[in-house]
Amino acid sequence: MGSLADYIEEYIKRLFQEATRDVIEIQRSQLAKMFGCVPSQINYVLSTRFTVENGYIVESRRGGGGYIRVIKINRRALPDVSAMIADGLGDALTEAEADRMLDRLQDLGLITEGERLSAKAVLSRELTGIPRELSPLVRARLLRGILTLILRQ
Amino acid sequence: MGSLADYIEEYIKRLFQEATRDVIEIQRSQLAKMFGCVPSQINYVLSTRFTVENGYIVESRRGGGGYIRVIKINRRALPDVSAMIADGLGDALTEAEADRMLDRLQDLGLITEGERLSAKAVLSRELTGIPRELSPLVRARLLRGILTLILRQ
DNA sequence: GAGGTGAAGGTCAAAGAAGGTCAAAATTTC
DNA sequence: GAAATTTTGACCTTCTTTGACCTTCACCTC
Repeated sequence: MGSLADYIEEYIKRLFQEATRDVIEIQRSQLAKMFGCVPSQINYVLSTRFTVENGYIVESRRGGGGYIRVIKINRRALPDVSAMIADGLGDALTEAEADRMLDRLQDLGLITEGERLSAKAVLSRELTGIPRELSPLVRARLLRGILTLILRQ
Repeated sequence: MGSLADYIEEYIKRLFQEATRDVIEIQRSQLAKMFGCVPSQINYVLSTRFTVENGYIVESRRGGGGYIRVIKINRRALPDVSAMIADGLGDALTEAEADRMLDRLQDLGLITEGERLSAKAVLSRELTGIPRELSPLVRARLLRGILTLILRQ
């Protein structure tokens, strides 16, 4: 603990404590000036500390009146099981593997039959036209995205 | 939120709230004076915020007694639009395009803020580690999949 | 009714104001 | 001392603001 990035992180987190909602807004250049660093340092902090994995979403707008908005997302609902599945799902999947995974989730009662079929439909639709060698990669991403959406509730 | 354009947008939207019909009329030069800006600023706001995509139509007439009329498009017609959007979403998307699309869908009331944020979270998470040149492609597929799931209900 | 006049609104491009990206350099950690 | 993390800076993209110049329209005069 002690790097500039750490201090900036702390500062932003303090802003959340003072805020009434789980949203804060900053101005990159102003914050940079405040910490006496280059603006891109702020991006560094945001991209290493305020990631989705850490429970944050960052939005921004350029131009006059631009801003950076950091949103804290509430993930209390994400059961460990689903997180495990989503994490352990890997970076590439064959169609058969995807099917097996969906079947297993349905067996476990984590998704309904309708959800399983929707997932399959989306997978098949969004994979058409994707080069063969990329399919497993895109399939894995898609499936993980689908599961995240279904299991989040 | 903070640019002049944002305030003018807000003002116009407030006019709609106060109006009994989904039509309001303004005078460009008078509005410009009210906000202390050049008249063309009003055109800028209209052409960036009150587009057909965002659910508005703008009509105007020049000359003496001229006016600008902004019409809010009826929402009942929108369910098909959502399918259209999902279909017409194309094969490649930049992050900004994806964001804009999600914003628009939220504005139209087709997705909730929570859904929009989930979608963003999924997109951001599933795109990490994807080679740069593939991102737009994978992003388009992911977003279409996500929207299909969200909108089918 | 032709033509002028002033009162709208329209267009477009340049200047200004943010924020983004990427890779090299510096520093810290192991 | 190698690997990981942090810091910096050069260069890029996007959005906003402004101003000069253009077009259209109602109305008036002859």
